[in-house]
Amino acid sequence: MDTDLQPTSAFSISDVERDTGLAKETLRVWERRYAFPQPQRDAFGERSYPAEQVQKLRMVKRLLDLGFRPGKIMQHSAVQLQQLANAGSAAPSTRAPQLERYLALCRGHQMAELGDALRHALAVLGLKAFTIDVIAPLTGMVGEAWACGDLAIYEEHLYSETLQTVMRHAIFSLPQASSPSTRTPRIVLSTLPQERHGLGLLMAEALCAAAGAHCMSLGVETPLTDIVAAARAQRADIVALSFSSAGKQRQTRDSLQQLHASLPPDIELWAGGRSPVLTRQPPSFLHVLDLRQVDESIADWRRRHQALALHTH
Amino acid sequence: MDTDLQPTSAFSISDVERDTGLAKETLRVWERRYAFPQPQRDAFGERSYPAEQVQKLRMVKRLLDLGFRPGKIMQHSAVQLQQLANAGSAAPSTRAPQLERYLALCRGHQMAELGDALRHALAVLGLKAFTIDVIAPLTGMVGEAWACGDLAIYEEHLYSETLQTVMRHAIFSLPQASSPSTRTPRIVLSTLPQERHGLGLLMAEALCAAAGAHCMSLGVETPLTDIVAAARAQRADIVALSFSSAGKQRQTRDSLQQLHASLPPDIELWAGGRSPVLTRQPPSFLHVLDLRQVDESIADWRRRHQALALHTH
DNA sequence: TGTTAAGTTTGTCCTGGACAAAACGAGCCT
DNA sequence: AGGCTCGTTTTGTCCAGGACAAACTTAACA
Repeated sequence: MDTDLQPTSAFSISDVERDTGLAKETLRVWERRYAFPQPQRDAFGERSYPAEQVQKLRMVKRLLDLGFRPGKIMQHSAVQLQQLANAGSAAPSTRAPQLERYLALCRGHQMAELGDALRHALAVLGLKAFTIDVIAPLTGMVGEAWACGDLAIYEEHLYSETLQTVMRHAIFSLPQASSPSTRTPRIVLSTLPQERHGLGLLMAEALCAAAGAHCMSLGVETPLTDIVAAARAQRADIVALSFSSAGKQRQTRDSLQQLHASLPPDIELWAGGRSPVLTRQPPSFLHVLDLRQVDESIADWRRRHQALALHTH
Repeated sequence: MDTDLQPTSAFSISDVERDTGLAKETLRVWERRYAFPQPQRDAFGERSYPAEQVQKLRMVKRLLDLGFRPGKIMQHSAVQLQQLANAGSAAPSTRAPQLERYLALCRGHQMAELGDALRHALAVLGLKAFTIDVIAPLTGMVGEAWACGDLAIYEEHLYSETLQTVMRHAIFSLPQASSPSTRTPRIVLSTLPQERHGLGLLMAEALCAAAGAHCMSLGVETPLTDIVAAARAQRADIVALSFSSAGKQRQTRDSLQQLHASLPPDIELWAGGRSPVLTRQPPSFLHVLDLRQVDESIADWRRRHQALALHTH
């Protein structure tokens, strides 16, 4: 009765750019080179992408982020792409059943229940283990499910909102042994201008704050000059950046180089997340961290700087 | 010694698109038509925008959102644009001194103090008055200060982060008289795909939640089909959308029309915020709300539906 | 005074060409 | 074999200039 008109609806090139993150120019040049996507034309000759093609584009994007190249995969069917994506990731059965339960709550839109379950896990595990063993893998699973079309965008949005509530609350209510101004090190967190994903940042903030550092998060997409300005104004000891899979390598490398050059030399540059730049050949000045190492790295920073402070005394 | 190279640094057209929100194609066509901006060319003939031009573009964007037209203002100098912008807004002296104090904390990067001050105000005023009389005008002032170049982007980011912590915490810890599943009405909140500002959404959520509604926020930029899917899956009574100043009118109107057509007829469509679409001639099916009216509108919804429930009994 | 019609402004789309950075792969040296 | 350099191919982004519909403004008219 109320079967909506959406399934057959078509998307403009702007819509597709927004929904997939692929630039208009890229979409056009792909069409020219690979004969995919092949949108229809509307009454006025403008591209009109059917929903299936948009879905396939999402999967292509996902595979590109995983390291595949356009020329190799563009011709494959949606099903084949699906298999490629699955081949790279662990089979559901091998994953923690607890995490599957959370994912099931997402699928069932039971966000209140999900929030409660997560808060329960947080209370049992503590913020550090909760972040590393629950939130990080769960967020990965949600992203994967979304890319496969297993999870609607709005379900991912709901997950993100629920998680933000839990995480921000946890960070805020951390017991603060000493006054905020004496906590060390002072860490400014953000993402580079290209990076819009904020959950990784939130995880990093949680771990840093749990380790007793003084965190100042700038949120996502802070221009380089502003990261530098913030680090200076806040007298930061460390600038920590979060990366998700995507992002042009060249620009990222340049940005890091420029940051390193612009920051006072005594401010360290830390980075975490999934980016080819971090794994391939990270610049020497960059401290690349796994979430698990945050704790230890902060302790190490304190050791180094305590020694220094004693020396100068 | 560490005077950085930024002040004289130049931005690529992609950088400018990201920083100003103006599409690459718009920037190029403006250059062609109005002789502004007039970027230099780098070694390889590509546009290279000096920082001053980017700043002026930000102010132009701001004025466009206020209803000015490109052809009229593009030729003015940055100073003249500044005056135009100031003319439209209240002079600082006429504004509440308390809000000025918060803004001063932003300028001084004293985010911990700002957070404490806001939490204090929240406790004194209650969530409703706090949102309407403090957060809404303060957020407007921060946006204005940013557009004028009075506030750095990172200072706005810090404000946004601090505010999110305060607001999400407040929303989460609202006393819940009845069980979540029996609270009414059920409201799905989001913004249209073009709209990336989330603070307005958070304010709306706060007011709805304070009025005892069951809020499910999808965050920003949810595709239309997903808003519809979410509203159905959540058995929502109301879909509430938040708008900030910007956004193409045409697309907004179309989106609203499409939403109205796709949603089951018993789900109401509410909208709030600053958008020409809402003030000019809102579609008949759209309930346009000021923040102050949220409370009353929800009460009204309850009256209408209580009557209905009695009837059907 | 209010409403319709003609004119102007403005954002977005199009095509097709170009090129540098990244990724790949062949050959060479240790 | 493993690590290195150096051509070759792939790929994303930029450019120019033309076109047009929607939004806005102004003029005409009841």
